[in-house]
Amino acid sequence: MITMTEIAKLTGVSQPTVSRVLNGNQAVNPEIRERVLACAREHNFQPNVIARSLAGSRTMLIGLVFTDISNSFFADLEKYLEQEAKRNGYSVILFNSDYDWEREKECLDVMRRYRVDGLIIVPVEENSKRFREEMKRLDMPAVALTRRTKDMDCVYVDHIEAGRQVGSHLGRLGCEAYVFAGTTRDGKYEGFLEGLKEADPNCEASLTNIETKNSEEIREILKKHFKKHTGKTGIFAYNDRRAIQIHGLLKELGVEIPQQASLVGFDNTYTCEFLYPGLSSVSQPNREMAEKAVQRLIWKIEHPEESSILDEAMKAELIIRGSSDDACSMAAER
Amino acid sequence: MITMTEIAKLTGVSQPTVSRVLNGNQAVNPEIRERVLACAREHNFQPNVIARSLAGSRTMLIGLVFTDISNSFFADLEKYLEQEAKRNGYSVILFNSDYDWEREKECLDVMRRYRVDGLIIVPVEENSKRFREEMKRLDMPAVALTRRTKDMDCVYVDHIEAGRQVGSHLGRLGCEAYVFAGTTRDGKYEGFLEGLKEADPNCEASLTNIETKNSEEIREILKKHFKKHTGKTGIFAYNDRRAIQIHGLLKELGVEIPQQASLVGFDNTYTCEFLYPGLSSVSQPNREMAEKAVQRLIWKIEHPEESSILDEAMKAELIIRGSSDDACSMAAER
DNA sequence: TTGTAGGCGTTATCAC
DNA sequence: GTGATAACGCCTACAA
Repeated sequence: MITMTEIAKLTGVSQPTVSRVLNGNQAVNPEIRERVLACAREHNFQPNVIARSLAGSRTMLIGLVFTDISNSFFADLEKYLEQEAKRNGYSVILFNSDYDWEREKECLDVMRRYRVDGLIIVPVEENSKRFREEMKRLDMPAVALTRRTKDMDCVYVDHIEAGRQVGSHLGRLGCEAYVFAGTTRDGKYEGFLEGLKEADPNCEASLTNIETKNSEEIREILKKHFKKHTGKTGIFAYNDRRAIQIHGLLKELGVEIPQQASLVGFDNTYTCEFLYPGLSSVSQPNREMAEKAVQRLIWKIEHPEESSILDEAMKAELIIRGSSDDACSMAAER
Repeated sequence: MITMTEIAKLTGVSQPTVSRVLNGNQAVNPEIRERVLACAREHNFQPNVIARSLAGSRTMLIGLVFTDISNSFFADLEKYLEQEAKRNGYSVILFNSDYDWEREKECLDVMRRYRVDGLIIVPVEENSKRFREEMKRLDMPAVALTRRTKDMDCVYVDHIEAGRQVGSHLGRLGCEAYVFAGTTRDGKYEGFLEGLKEADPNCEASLTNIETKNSEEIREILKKHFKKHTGKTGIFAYNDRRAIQIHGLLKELGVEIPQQASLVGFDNTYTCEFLYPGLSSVSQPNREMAEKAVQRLIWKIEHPEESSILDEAMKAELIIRGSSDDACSMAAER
């Protein structure tokens, strides 16, 4: 691969002059300019960003640490992150922590080694002391994505608000019981409960939680549940994956959706509209989140004096489909 | 971030000595060794791989060019690629071409700029002349993933063989008609046809192709189809996404799966087992493909003299679930 | 066993 | 306008 020095020799000028031409910084004699450009084109010159990074102080690299990119929600985010980074001249280097704190720490070390200019991370444990300390030690611009953090910039959707929307939606459907599938330590649950209470004050007694991911176990729980409850049950799953799983199990058990069970998921993945009845789900503004995160990060990179902390809570939107809407599913029946 | 030179000053030795200690290459005086290591630990020294790359000739970077990482099949692959790369001390830098040749070319240029040691790519157009020329110009170790290429290493699943499995499976079900949903220019179709013919010699007359991705259009086609055909129809969709879409549409139209329509997808994504009835699908050995690709690439990186061309056709496996198996779905009914 | 010297391909800061 | 020259942080001889 040809270097500036080589181009300099070929065109009979000095290497810094080649640099000036290729970077278009300062004025250069038009003739020389043309000669150099021609030579560069001819040999498909590509600046060595490694050398440039060493000399200058920026690598134009943004580190990305995901918990698990094979989750399509994150994969979708990655795409937008990369797009927005590229639009600003940055490239991304990617790692998966696999929901493992030790691995996440390793990832951060590798980031340091590559001297990335900044970091976008989906933290494994966003509020632990050790994570905060690690970020402080990191000492580079960083944005937490998808999670709310205290001492660092973060861009996320407001899970409480989103959960509330689902709660108030299901609460108004006239259910006799409710099920939440997922971890109750999430804001989704908190908000869900709030929304539910507003719409249906004495809901809490009839609210069941399903923690397990295991199909057999979920099937058993649902089976028992629908033996006991003959009226409508409102079900909120903490992500689409779980919701789809439950969708299938309900079908298998012969439970009518949405008449007997009204189901809502989270993430609004493409499968939602392909299921029958369509799966209601909470849609997160992925593109906007990604763009906001990258823009904020780049701002911090380019303005090291900026010390404010961003806490950007974006609003999710509940998309109602047949799985939780009688009118909707009846329309589809026709 | 502390450098070797700084550690050298702090410990009163020369920088190369620090390098020797930290890289564990040569024998160093144990006392010095300890002093240096202690200092490095204390300051959380992280070697500047940028500088190392400039000095040595390797960047320990593997470039990844995907068509679209938001496709969960690729996202899954990425995860394994990154894992295997990390296991060998490499990191990955990731780009999406978005199925656009021009963008793919841009990605390759960025790769050059970063002087990545090698490249794993899902080519947009693996057999075009311009792609081959581009790869030749690239002049670095590269492996095509998921696609069969002629002049460069490739690791992929044999689509023809996979399609044949599906064809022979559906062909033996005693269908009166068949549908293929997807592009017929794929080996999947070719193999499907072969397998079908073997099992059901006069199938071709009753084989319909659905090219469109549009739900409304597919619904209309299916509606008409099942008005005409009352016996069983075998449907093969070229990926799970399309299969799931059809699954939902069949449900909506009240077509019984698998009695009236036996459905098979491709990729065996997690949704397959969550649907009801479970979706039969072709499972690709993602982890093995990823590992093979990375291992081959690293071999080429470390053995530049190696000039052979790898053509690794891996075998896919048809996973039969309720959507195409009466026994299976009847068992589930119970 | 350890230190010195040169170089990797840039950028940045000087003089000229 | 242009060309020396010194970084950047590390590695690899080579010399002591």
